[in-house]
Amino acid sequence: MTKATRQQRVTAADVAGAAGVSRATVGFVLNDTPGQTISEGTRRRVLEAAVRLGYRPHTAAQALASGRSRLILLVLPDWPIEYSMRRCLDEASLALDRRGYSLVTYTPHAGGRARPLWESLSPDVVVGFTSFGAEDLASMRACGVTKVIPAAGQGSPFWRPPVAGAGSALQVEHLHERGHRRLAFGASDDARLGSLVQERFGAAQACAGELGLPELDVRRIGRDDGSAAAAVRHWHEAGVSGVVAYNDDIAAVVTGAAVRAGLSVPGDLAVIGHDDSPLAGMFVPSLSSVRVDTADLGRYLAELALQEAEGSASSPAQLAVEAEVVPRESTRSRHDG
Amino acid sequence: MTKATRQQRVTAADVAGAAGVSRATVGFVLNDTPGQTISEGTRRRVLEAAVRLGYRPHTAAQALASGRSRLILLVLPDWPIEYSMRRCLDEASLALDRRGYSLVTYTPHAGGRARPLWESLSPDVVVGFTSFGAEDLASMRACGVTKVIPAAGQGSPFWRPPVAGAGSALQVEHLHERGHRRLAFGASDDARLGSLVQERFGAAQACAGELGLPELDVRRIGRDDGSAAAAVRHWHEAGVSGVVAYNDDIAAVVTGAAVRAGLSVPGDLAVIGHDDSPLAGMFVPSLSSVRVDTADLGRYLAELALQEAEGSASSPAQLAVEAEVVPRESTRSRHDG
DNA sequence: TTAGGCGACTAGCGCGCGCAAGCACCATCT
DNA sequence: AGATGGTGCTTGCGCGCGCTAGTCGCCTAA
Repeated sequence: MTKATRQQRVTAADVAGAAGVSRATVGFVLNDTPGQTISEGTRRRVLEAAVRLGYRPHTAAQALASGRSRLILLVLPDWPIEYSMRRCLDEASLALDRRGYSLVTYTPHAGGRARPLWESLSPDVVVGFTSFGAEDLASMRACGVTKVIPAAGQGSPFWRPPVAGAGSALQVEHLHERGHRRLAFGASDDARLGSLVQERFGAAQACAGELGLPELDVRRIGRDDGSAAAAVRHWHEAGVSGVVAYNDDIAAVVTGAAVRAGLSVPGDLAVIGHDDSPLAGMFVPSLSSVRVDTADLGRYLAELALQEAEGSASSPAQLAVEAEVVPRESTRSRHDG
Repeated sequence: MTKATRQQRVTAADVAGAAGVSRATVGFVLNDTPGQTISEGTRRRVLEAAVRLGYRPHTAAQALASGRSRLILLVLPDWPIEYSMRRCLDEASLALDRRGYSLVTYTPHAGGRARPLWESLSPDVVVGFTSFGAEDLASMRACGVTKVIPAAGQGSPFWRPPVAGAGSALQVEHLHERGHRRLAFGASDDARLGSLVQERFGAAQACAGELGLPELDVRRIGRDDGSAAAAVRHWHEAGVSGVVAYNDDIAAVVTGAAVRAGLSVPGDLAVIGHDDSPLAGMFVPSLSSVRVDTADLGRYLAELALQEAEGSASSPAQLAVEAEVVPRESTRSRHDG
């Protein structure tokens, strides 16, 4: 039983043997190592042998030798953003893959005491949607992860304008176009969302200011605590006719409360959500919303991570977020189709 | 500049130096290597030094030397199951972590041509929620992944009873209790869900049979193609008074169509969903649903993966799925509170 | 003719760790 | 006294790969 038969894994040495060259040459060819000149004939023989044997470099060995795992760990928040982020993650994976990196997503559980994934993966870069706590940062440092986004003490790049606020201005404009002048903002009561809610509210407020509208009346809306009913009553009495919701969930809760209170949506109160989740189309009345093209965000994310990973001259990646209103029943005016 | 100062990473050699023992001893102590006897004093010195220096084993080196990455890759389908699976994943992570494994989740994109994650992670086991295609299996074999669940040619263990159908029987029972005799099943038109829909429908059908009810009238429901309106009309004419929906989304679409058709829910048509998603509570009328405790499923999953990883005698892990009806407005009867 | 340069490759070290083999030491048995 | 067997450790190989420091032959210029 020869060595080649006994072991199952095809190594670079096997390829070298098959191509009649040394192991180093195989490495040079497959990695296109700069500063190494390889004759066309040899290169072809090596590539052909690699394909024929089905050679796959052993990632652990590569990581050990090179000191880089070519892994990017994306830490997602523990609230469900999955749906709206799907495109974003796909796009980011693709962009990273083209540069030889893989994206791994990770959703730590608040109470869960499992070892964080960066300890078992040794990613080159850890990217967080939210800022990291001191404990997490210490844990990363301890296991050799030095490249972190956002860096210690910095805010997440995803919650800064225009990323976070792009769609909120559209919500306000949309209601303004439909003739609504007194607007309110339905915020989430989820503490974990603090900054994102703030960002969206800020953008909406700013837009209202530009349009010459009065300040938005903000209320925090919980899921089943009656806060929505109270807010709706309050708004109705205050003459508010249009509600900008932080997201589609809040829009649904507000709309539901209004309907239960005997108000007509959009007749007495128009409501617009954010993210264009499936819920928006299913609700009765269907909810107007804002669709954000998160593919851009994905590419931006990848660019950011790559800059960190390769330490390249940081041309501050530009991000153009495309967003558009998806009008539905909840903001329909009388003269609409 | 000493060596210890120059390099940032703390290695087992550093710990050995600090504890005054050889590197091998450090390994034996930290791994509790069976067949090695270490004196209590030495063991304490090593552990103390490891903690003091903040030693973390280099996972790539461990993987290379041991031939095992201690990584379990869970391949999720590309439809949004995130919400209902969150608990499941948490529980699975925890259970695996206790045994020294890490769970990585991966959602391949249908069109995306990024390198699959098993190639860059070399996981010990790949677990799929759905069966794998021949291409995927070949790719896994090529990069040394031999342990796959479900194995080639086998169906997923998650879509078999009682996992998949546990809640569906409860839906039928619930409607039966409320006096409904002619029931229908609202299936999803998403082809990717084929088997799961089948499983749930089968369980519902079986339960109906046991209760002496006629066969369920199945209709596929799309999201905005009018199929829901058609189904509702058809059901109403056929005298159906209760609808078992594949999940809460379908329940919402059916309920919405009924309301728009001027029917009263639950007066003219009672509807019950499945999964108890947030949507169920927000909808108007709120949707009765079935909450499944996916934590059990998570532990089962972990057990399955561990058996595969360690090749232990496979005592076929038992799975008890706990499910309960969450009654809401969409199935409320007159005499209910 | 010979030094020198260059293209095309190879030898081999080191990454950090698991683990087999070996070795010194001491207590017990013959 | 020497043989035996265990305890408690060390030496050192090998995992597969990246990459530095060469080697070797050939071609050109002095």
